[in-house]
Amino acid sequence: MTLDKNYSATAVEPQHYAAWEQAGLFACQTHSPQKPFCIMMPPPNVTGNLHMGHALTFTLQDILVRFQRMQGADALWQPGTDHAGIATQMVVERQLAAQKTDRRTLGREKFLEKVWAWKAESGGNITRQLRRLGASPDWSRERFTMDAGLSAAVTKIFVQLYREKLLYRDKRLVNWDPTLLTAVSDLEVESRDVNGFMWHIKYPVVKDPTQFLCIATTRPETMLGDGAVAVNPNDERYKHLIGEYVTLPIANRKIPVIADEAADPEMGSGAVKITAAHDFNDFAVWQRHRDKPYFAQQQNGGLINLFDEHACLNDNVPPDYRGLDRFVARKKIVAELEAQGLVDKIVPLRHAVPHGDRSGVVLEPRLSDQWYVDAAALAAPAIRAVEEGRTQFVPATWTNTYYSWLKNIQPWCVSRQLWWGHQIPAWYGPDGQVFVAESEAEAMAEAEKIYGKNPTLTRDADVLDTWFSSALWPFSTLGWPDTTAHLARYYPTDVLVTGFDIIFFWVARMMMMGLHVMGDVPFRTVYIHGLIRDADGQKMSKTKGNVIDPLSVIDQYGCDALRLTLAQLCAPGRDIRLAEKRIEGNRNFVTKLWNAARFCQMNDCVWQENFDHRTVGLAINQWIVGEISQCANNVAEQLKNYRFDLAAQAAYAFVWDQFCDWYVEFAKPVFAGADEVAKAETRATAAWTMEQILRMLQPFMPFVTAELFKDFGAQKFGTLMTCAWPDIQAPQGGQDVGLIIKLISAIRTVRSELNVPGSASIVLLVKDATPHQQKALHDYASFIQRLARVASIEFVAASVGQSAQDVVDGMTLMLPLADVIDLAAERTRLKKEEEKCKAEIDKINVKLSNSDFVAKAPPEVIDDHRDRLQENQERLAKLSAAQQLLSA
RNA sequence: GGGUGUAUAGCUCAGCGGGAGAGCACUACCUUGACAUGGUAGGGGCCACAGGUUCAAUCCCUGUUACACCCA
Repeated sequence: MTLDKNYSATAVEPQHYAAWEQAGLFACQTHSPQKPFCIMMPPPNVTGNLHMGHALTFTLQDILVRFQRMQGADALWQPGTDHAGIATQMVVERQLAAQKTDRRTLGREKFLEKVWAWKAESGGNITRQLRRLGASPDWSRERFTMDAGLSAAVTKIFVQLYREKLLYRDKRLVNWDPTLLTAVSDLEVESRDVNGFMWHIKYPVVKDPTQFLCIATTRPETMLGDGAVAVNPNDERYKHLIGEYVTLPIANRKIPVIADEAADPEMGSGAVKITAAHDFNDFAVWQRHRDKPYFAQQQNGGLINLFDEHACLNDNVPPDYRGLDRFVARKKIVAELEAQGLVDKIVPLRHAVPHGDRSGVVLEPRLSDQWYVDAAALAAPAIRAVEEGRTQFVPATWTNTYYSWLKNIQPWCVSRQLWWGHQIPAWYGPDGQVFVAESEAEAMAEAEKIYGKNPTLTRDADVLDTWFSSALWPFSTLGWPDTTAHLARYYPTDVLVTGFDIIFFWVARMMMMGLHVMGDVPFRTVYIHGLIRDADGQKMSKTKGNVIDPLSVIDQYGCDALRLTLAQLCAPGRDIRLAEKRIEGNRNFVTKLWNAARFCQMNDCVWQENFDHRTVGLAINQWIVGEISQCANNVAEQLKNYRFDLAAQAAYAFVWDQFCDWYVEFAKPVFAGADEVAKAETRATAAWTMEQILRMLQPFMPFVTAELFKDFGAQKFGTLMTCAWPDIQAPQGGQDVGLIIKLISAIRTVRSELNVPGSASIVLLVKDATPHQQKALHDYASFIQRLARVASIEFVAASVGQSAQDVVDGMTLMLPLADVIDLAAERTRLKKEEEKCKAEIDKINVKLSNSDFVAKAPPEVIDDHRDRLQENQERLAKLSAAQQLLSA
């Protein structure tokens, strides 16, 4: 049955995908003798939906995996999803809010049931959507970060790190999200520039209240928690006040003036209030001075917490302020200070303010007990591994980003005041002593040594940062802590594909954990791709309304068009501007390929049992075999270098510009001719080439290639996915096809520029052809006649008048067009050609007449220039002769 | 403030120490038995700017400008 005129992606794609999955083609072959190849899929949020960024990253991974399979590797693409603590909990809490309830009313257990229910309901979405993308991971090995096995790994490593003193509980300032009511890590803080003010506030000096020390702050509401005012020890303006006291307005407390380098004389007034419980810098100052008497005698040693968990003022402030929201309090404070005449000035200021990346609210530094990982200790081996090249970044420029973060790393706060996640395996005795253990029973055993029989233990209510569990992903998914065959075979994995936005969050942490727990890097290569943007370079976001939904693109243009587009645009170190036009263009490419196949099919090009591409005799067949051979090697090479753009481009260009534009056109006269031997060989070659094309395109466009493979290889090779990558030994011959293509193009140009109607069949006269060229023109006469619409070809010794002329490889081509020729147009055309030629000659002459060039340039470069000069001079002579003839 | 990257055709981008490329857009012509989601031909570029290295610079180096991103 002949193919339809157009390919119907929507009808075809689901069938193939189901067939692949059912046949188990995605599964790794752990016990095969093949070389293993492993990619860890960055686990998407279990309740998430596929967006264009996913489409990009998973397409690239799928291309690599499919390519590696064809290269004979046993590929494991390990899939799974992430429980995404905060994000998922927020979704469920919103649902509860809609039902006029909340998690605290429900209780932890009931709430977690709700979250699991939501996971069950929506959790399949993302993996279903990945299937629509054609992704081919080993679904039988799908994992979820909260699976029993992975959870056990989390617990085990938590305990291990604790015992190694690489994980500890500490009271420090954390970034507190007052709406989500949890601590977040430094990485989850997004600093945003906002318009604010610098308030300059006068604190009266105690020993002389007519004098004031003026401090500057962007957060006046925190002044109620001041424990001191710091000035720079070298600041002449304030030296006399060091050691004195000022009165804290409103609170009416005496606080000391201290000297500390942290006070920058250039910033604000040069005097800075020290609010140790509410500012990271101030906390550091406090730590330096905490033992001094002037702090010790302060309220709570100078460490005064003002806020409750919602960032409303607590009982440590004057009664009027208690319970107020921080921003309400700010206004009230400023108003009261103004009333007292203590505001020196208010300067508008644009400054960076920390916001929660999930909630978007202003975060508050908050003093609390949290669990920390000693990231600095784990970072050292992670830095070394990259320095020693055991893991390489592609493009290499990301190495610096990785280093810069790891070398300045702070303790990693891993506890979250959430319910959804891995609950921290720590239990507290009646006196608060902590027991970290893999189970309650173990903790109890420990506790009994201290308290005697059956003490009351309370488990830590907090859960771990989601990234703690994702950091273990490369080995926890392979079965760790058990010593599995998978772990032995696939760890370290080969390549991690991800975006740069996640180098800190995930890549670096996987490196730290992998090296510490497994003793080796988690991956040999980290390939970093760009971000997807819209056609104008804007980040895609729901609020901007410029998102392109990959699924609707797939519906509209087919999955293959989307995948090819993403690959084509994926140049190293660059973000991707995705325009729908581009996808449309690649849909057209799919149609083109489809119709090339249709042409083959209509001309009975089917696979031949005895066909041997190495021994084809016809020049066009030798030529196309050589071309596809070169192209397939090139595509493979580019893919090995992660040049998805060049690989896709090369394959695209071959199919369209070589196979469709020339080979198919060459085949037409053969099929129309009477030479049955040539016909048979060309049919077989066309069918074989189609099959090679399908193999080469399979990683990029798995669906349309699979569909076409039904007609071009399935009978012999079964499934395209499991075929080998084209490894083609090219036959000798076919070199003259290049000359013929040039010749045909030249004739077409002349015809077009002189407005010779397509219907006009003309005679081609050729002068100065070498014997070899004559033979080639003779051999290829049928192609030239058909493709250039030439009635006949004659070799002549002298030029003829009334003809359009051009020069190709030293031959003068003449088209006697006495009846149709536009002499003026031809004169203009020749003139233009002549000018181009002259310009070229001039350029080359400038170089060749430079004695330094001749003396110092490599001989082959000089020869090349001389050859080009001669060619152009000959061409110029012939073009000039043609013009004279025309004027004669 | 520190860092990284980018600047090539109208647009989006490759490229490279020695002849400026692709896709899209544009212009003209063409329904020729694979494909109009197509064919043929064509126009269009001080390769951001200023220096330097070199026989030779779009490419390497330095600086400037503009833009983007990351960190503080």
